[in-house]
Amino acid sequence: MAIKLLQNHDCDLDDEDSPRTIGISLEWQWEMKTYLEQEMEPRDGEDRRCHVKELGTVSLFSNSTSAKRDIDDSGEENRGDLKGGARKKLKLTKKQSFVLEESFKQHSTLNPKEKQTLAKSLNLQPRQVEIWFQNRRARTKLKQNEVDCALLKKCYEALTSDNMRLKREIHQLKETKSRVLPELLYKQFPAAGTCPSCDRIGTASIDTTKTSKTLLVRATKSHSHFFS
DNA sequence: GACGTCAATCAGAAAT
DNA sequence: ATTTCTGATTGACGTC
Repeated sequence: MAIKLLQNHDCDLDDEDSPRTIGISLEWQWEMKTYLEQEMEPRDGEDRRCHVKELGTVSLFSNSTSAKRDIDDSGEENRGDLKGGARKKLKLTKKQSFVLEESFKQHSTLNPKEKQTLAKSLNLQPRQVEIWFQNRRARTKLKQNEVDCALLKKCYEALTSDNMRLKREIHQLKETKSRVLPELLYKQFPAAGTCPSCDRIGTASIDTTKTSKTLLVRATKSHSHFFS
């Protein structure tokens, strides 16, 4: 079956005249997909949406300027089926949706020729293909925004907790410093008495031994560090 | 000015 | 009955 499909559509895949070979090659992909699904999927438990009545092409109606563009595209005015004055909404077939999805994966926008080709291969109005792509782009963007928002929210939460942790750490360090530093200085200048810069500790006279001088120089040099 | 795209919105139909 | 999905409309804006 798969080989048969390939043989049937060989020429379509080589069709250079068709831009990006969207419509027809996707059509055979659809046939393959349908075939594989039939072979692989169990008969029961199908998605209920699959049983939607597939209306196929239901045309548009509108007085908008956009719709007038469509009239130009198709060469004729195409008004929707009316049911007691109510608009009958088009429901794309599974095949149409599949082909549109696949071509959207390739390119999220269509040039006029591609639009025409796709519309023709799907038996839709070019305007309907245009609208489908338009809506698809909008909804893709919306979903992407939701994903981005969720990601940003996670980043924000992580940064907030990090920030709190760092603040706690700073607070603890400050506490430790104010408690321990006087003791450290006193131990460094046991006989030096007063700290040369701030007069905080002791009152004893300076020891002139070499060791004490060295200590004093070292402490003085690093003093700004201690009290920064 | 024609045309294409987008954002906002409406509305029909299916799903829950 | 309400929610969700999705085709369709409208008006604004940018580009050529």
